[in-house]
Amino acid sequence: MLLTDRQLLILQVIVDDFIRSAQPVGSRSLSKKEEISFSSATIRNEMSDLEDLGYIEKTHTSSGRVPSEKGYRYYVDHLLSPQVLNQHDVTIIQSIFAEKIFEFEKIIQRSAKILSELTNYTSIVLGPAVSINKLKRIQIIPLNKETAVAIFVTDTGHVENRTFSLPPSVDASDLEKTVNILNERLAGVPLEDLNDKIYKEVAMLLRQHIHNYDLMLHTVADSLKMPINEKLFFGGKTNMLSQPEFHDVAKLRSLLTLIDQEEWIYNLIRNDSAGIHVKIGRENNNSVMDNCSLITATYSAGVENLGTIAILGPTRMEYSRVISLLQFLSKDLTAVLTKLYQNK
Amino acid sequence: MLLTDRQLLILQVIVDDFIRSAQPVGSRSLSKKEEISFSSATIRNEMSDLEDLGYIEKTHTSSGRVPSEKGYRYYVDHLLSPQVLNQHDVTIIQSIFAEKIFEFEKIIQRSAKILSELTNYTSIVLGPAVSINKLKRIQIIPLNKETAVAIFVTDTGHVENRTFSLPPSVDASDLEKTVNILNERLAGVPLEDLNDKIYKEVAMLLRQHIHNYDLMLHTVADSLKMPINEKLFFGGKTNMLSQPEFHDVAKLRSLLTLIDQEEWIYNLIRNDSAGIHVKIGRENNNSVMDNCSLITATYSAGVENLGTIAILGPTRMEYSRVISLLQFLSKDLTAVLTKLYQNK
DNA sequence: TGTTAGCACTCCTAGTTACCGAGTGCTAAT
DNA sequence: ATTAGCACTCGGTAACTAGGAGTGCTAACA
Repeated sequence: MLLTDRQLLILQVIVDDFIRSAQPVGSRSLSKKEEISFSSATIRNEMSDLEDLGYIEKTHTSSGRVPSEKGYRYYVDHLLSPQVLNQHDVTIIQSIFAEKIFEFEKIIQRSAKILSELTNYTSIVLGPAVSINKLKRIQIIPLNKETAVAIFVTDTGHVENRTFSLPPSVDASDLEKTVNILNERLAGVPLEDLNDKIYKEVAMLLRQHIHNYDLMLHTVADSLKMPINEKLFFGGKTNMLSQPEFHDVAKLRSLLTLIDQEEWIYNLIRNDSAGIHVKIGRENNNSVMDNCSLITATYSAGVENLGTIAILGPTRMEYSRVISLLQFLSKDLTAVLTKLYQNK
Repeated sequence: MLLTDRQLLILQVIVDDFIRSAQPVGSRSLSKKEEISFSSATIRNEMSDLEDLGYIEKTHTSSGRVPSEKGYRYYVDHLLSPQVLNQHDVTIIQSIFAEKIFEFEKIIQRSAKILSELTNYTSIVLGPAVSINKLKRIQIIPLNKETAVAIFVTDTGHVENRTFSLPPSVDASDLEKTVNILNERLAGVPLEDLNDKIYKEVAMLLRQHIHNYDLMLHTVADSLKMPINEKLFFGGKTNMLSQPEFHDVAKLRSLLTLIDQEEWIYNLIRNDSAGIHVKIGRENNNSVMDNCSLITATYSAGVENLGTIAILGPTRMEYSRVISLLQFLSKDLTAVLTKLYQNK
């Protein structure tokens, strides 16, 4: 069943007003709005219909109306007018990229911070996937007789390191030979494929040159097993405290506890498909998130999807503004990254 | 003016009871305790005296008594019976060190987590000072024509890295020579002294061997300027939410916001002197912390003070237990670190 | 002189009542 | 189809009322 233009208008104004005020919207206060030219009685009739259709709800028998999840969904899908960012926001976002960029993590971290400051919601940024970066160089540096640290540098300048036990029989020249072989064979290989390649291609070579090669091999390969997890960055974790829907300490507690579970957040925002996604309330499949919406956007380098930026707020969220901000930031991040990765 | 034994007993029982129940303590409920053998009237008289002396307070005219900051202070300084940790706590703390230790950061992180779980307060751990670690090896790895990444490995296996712009005139052999000279001259030098040493001892050598040595020099030295800050680790940031004194969202907000300001926390817990320190309420010099106490302990390697572990909770904190836990953990951390650093 | 029983008084808390106002649904008039 | 009018609902606030836990003081007691 299709909504009439007037119903659309009323739904839009209700959502807008409730997003602004956090108060249930009544027919009389609606009728006073500029954009509305009909009486409160008419509005009451329309609201009654909208309620029957499930787009709005009452908090109690004689209260004003509040958007339902279905209402928000419709609002996001059909009523959102693409908003142009004001110059102030644009300037602030661009300030993220002002300095010369060497460490991409810094950029990501700053993005999270600024995003949360601009929106007053909680921002979550999933750092670029390191595991698809290609190996530039391996170094193994012995610390003492028993331990050494292996250092992996990617073509993007990211550095991973692992400390491991040296097999007792290995001497300095063995190490050097191993490192040479590894560099020769593994340069340009994505980190996620290293383990595979080591066993398939490097093992044989090592056997020819190194005494006790298998211990060495396993040790190095093992040190790579530890997953190279993308890092999560947060901004404004405490912003939720200023949202009236979280004045209840119990709710607050469960939400903040959830946010602290990185694994869960990781699965939540790790989006398969590119672009902007809006998940409203129960669409997040967790009762703690019932009053929350999550908006995610992806950023990439060239065609390769690299990471996600997300905003977590109450369902009563400024969807239009947040979407614009995410779109803009995602575009900028992609531009910077594409340039960075092209440079190799 | 000295307190009588009976006053001490009463003060102690009041603090103990209030720490447990968070409710003002009345004379009648006190008189029912085992350890107390005199009537409620007597207790009322004594309490009145204790109040005059400033050790306890009323929340309103006819309420029970609550310890004042002065009361807590006296309790901590004189009435605390050194508590023996139960086996359960000991086991859990020791589990931190169960795995083989390569990355000390992991240990620190786990310590923070477990400490907050054992206490239900917020734990803060200041990671070991990296800047006093000695340089084991420098590596410089060019990423492309314009940029390279410098990697600094310490004798403890810690890895720092900095990306920087390559001066246009530098070629591969220059880089190699530079790295060799740096390693030759700087191995064993604490990170915090590197910058100094580079200008004092390495500059001249570089001049002899490298074309355009000064650009190279400045670039490498600059990349070291970025301060190597000790990292802060937190555990149980949300534990405050379950404390009844923070059922007020406004207070909660200001406290959590404060906790998120790393710079401030850094100064708060960065203790000059070794050992356990207890700061109660206003002793922390911040109105947001008026209802909070902070207990800090230091850990070290050999004689060298390395870092701090701290517990932040309400003034109504289980001082005895927390102090025991911190003492125990601090001792263990010190033992592990001392061994680790001895090993070179 | 130190201790205790007794008692009047204070003040918080929880429950009750009353009332106001914003809002609704329905009906009848336009 | 729209709107004015009206009765009704219900949440929120304020005012009031016990009940109870606690205090301070006084007077009796060991």
